[in-house]
Amino acid sequence: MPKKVDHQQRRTLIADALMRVAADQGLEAVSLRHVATEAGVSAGMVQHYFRTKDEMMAFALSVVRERSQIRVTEAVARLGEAPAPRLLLRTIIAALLPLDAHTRDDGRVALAFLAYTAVRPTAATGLREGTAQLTAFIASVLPTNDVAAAAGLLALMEGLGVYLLGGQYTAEQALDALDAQLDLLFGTPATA
Amino acid sequence: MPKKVDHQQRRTLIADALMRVAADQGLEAVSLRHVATEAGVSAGMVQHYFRTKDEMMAFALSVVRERSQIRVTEAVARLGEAPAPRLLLRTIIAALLPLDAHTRDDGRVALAFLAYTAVRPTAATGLREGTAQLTAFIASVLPTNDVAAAAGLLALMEGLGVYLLGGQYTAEQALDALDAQLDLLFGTPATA
DNA sequence: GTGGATGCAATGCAGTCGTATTGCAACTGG
DNA sequence: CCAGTTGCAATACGACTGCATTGCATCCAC
Repeated sequence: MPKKVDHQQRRTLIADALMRVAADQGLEAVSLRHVATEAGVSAGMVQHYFRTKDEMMAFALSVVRERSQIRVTEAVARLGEAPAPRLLLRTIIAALLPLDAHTRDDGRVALAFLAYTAVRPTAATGLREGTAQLTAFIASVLPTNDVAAAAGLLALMEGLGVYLLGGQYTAEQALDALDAQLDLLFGTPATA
Repeated sequence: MPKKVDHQQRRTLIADALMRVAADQGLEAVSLRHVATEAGVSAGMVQHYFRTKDEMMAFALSVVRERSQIRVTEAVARLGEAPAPRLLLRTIIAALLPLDAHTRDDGRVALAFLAYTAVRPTAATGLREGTAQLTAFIASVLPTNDVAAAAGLLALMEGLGVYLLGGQYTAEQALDALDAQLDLLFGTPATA
């Protein structure tokens, strides 16, 4: 088994470049050569690690999902043990929203992939799972345990994300809307 | 002034073809020739009515916005005069959601344009206006007149749309979430 | 009629795309 | 030390892209 290179590392290196390109030029600007240039490697190497473009896209998509997963986990961990449900939800959702310039890039990529998968249903199964899990978790934390309310909160988050990216809402407006929603769900005007 | 052809009609004919292509193959599949074939016209004609591809895209985007505007207006008109606020909101939002196969196509195009404009901020000003107007209107109808709550409801709608398109929510789930939200906003469990 | 504007089709061009192929350097197990 | 696997670069290919150009009907104003 000759040559020792970390395949996973190379692949994420390329995926990172892909995300950078997608973040400021859109997914349709993602091409093998473009990504390769952005990554500072040869186009041949990209081909070496991803036999097809779709394979590369799928991997990048999985990285996006993984990253947001990690963001949530870290944000929750920062809360310490047994946080109040309302604060917990607010933290999770705020962690997933594209509120600053850095997370906006990730958000743009995620949005691009959303449109991408809307046309390629097979590639969306992962996203579906993630949403379902999150819905169930949110429902378990809500005082009412209401699944429909949980689905609504999640949808509100997604919509806030979209509007933040589109420039329709400012970060402040989005957080206000989120807090107003939590007020509704928890009944308490501003306990958190 | 020779030759009398309805420019506007030709342009919408082409825009319709564009939307059909975008709806089932994604925006990145939209090319001059592709759209021309779908429209059953020559590529040269497309060029004749849109000097550049971006111009064509911008026009199609305006058509999308116009269509949804019309859908809302019609749905509201069907309610008769002075409808109950809750029913009014439900009707408007339901009219904007991609609930059936037909409106799903429009929704896919809209989503694609969302990602498209996220990278071309200048093309998004129209969308911003529309959102702002809708927010103000919703706030004026809500019992609390709360702008943040209105923004939240709008975001919830957008998120429901996204999840409907992604297959994460069924039409029933989306409507349940919407009704649950209206329950929260209007205090009444199921008066509508 | 006829000059001129217009509607539209056809073709050409330079560039980019994804991918298959080829070649070579580097390294490692025996 | 060397066969063989692997990492990677380079190139070629056909398809496609947006756009510019050209040419030719068609129609209106005069």
